[in-house]
Amino acid sequence: MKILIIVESPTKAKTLKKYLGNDYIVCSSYGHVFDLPESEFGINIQNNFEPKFVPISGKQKLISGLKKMSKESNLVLLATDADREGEAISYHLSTLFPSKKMTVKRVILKEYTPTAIQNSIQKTTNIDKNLVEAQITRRILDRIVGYTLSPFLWKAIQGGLSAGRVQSVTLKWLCERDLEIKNFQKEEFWELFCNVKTKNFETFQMQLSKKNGQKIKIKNKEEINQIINVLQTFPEQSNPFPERSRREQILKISNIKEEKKVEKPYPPFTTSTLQKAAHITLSFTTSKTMKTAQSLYEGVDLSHGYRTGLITYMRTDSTRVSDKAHHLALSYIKNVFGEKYCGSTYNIASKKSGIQDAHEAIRPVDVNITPESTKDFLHPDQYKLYNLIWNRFVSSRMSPEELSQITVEAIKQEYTFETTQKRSVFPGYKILYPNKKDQITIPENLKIGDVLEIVKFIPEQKFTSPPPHYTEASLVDKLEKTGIGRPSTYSSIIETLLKRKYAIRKEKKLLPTDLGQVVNKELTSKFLYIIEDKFTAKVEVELDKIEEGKVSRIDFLTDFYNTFINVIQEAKKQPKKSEKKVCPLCNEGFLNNKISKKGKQFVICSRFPMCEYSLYGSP
DNA sequence: CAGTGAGCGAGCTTCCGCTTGACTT
Repeated sequence: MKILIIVESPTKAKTLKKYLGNDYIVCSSYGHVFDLPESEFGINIQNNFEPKFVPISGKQKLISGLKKMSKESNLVLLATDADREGEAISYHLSTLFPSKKMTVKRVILKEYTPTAIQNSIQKTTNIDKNLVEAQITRRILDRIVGYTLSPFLWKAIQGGLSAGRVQSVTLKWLCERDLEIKNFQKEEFWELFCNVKTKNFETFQMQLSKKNGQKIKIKNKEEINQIINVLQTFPEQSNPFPERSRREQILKISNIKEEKKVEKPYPPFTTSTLQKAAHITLSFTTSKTMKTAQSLYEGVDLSHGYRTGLITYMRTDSTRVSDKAHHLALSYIKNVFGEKYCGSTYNIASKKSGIQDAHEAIRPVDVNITPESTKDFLHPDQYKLYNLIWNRFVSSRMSPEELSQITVEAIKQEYTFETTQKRSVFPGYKILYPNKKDQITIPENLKIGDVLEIVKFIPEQKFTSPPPHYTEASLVDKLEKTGIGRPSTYSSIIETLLKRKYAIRKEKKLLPTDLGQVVNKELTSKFLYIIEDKFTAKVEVELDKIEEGKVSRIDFLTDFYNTFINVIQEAKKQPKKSEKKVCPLCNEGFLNNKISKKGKQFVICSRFPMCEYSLYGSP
């Protein structure tokens, strides 16, 4: 009899097959195998929210295949991912196998190296029922929210629209930011620069920073002219150059500060940081990043005749690195750059709260496969992404950059001018990146008390600017910081907003459409309770309690549903007259927001077609 | 008489999170 072992990803199955002997049959579940049915609600609210789980369409074949394989074995090891979703997948898989005929056990694989696999496979456990409960609870809640709110939109606006715990909050962010930008009142302010010259005729630029030791704000042209005026006149007796004209001016150096600073390297990539970096530096969309990363993960033929996986798993929220990979990176750095460039030998991973840590960080599988060596075998996009991942990982194991920061202050009367220069003393990890050039150079050997001749004042008019529109990068950042969505869904959240035509991509920006605005208005006016950032955060707290066995699924869902049903019933009520605008034509109907076939907003009387009042444009 | 178009009614749409490859453009 053989041992059947099931993982989620076929690539992992391939790796396992390589390291495990012939006693094992390795299969892959390709993610979830059971789910709520798509075409019906699938939850019996009256009967304790009993969910109806059915095989996912298209996976019947896979399921019968797994059953068939299990007939050759008396032990099944469920090695799905070590998180909430993975535990639920294991639970559903376990229901496929008759417990009387075989033993079904749970196994946790966090690293896909031969020794780690051998060690983990010995430590079998049972399925963690609480984790499964938490997953099922989340699934039920998302179904209730999504399949209740969406029909509201069909009725109010048009068919086929959708709403949900994640997508609707994301849409709200886009709309709020857009409104903030449209309503932004820019404010004028001025900055005063000053070109100065030393005794040795070295020139550099300083900026006015303080008046009487307080940070200075200059509002308009009158103020700045007044300041320049004051700076250009001074009492006759204090003029150090009485032989020169009154127009020649000086600043006196009052302070020189030198600080040592270090800049630590960034941790290796997670899904969100990879998506952000690839979007900013390579202009990849999140979905292009994920597709390309997937191809690097599945492997490329580097002319060996077989495929080599180049990177670890690309859907992760962890910056953890296996000890082996950590030490291999250190010896690579030592060989190529020298010992001084090696970072801490201790393998530290910052542990943020709320991460599920089922996978390592995204890193090259083998640090010795340099981007250069792969270039001829990769598509240009694959090469660019692999290069990014490789550099980020190797630099994360390197020593920090050491900088010296020099700040020079010079005064005239009550005004202080300032300039700062950062100089790299030791590049550390920055040796892997093109170093930013120092923009400002201050002459050497300046001393407190030195006199600087003012060559020219340069006043600059500036305006405060509104916050920028969301890009894919900043939206993913916001999703991660708010704890909404998971690494496997960041990309599809954006795709959903685009597919529903709630948003469009313009240059790198994500802009809400008219339809998106109308949908958002409808949702926030009726279901703000669900569409708040706080909602998911509250749900996560309760799901954690379920994972710890402190709260039951039914208790939580009952609590949630009692609030939810109130919100729904409130939304179903006819709007009060005071809340709705009465139709100016017939004086009977109310005005409703609608969307035309061309996607434009218009207002129409609720008594249409009896009353034909309509008005294009947003009200 | 055949073709057109207005009007009507029935049936459908949808969630989040885990995985790829088989499709079409």
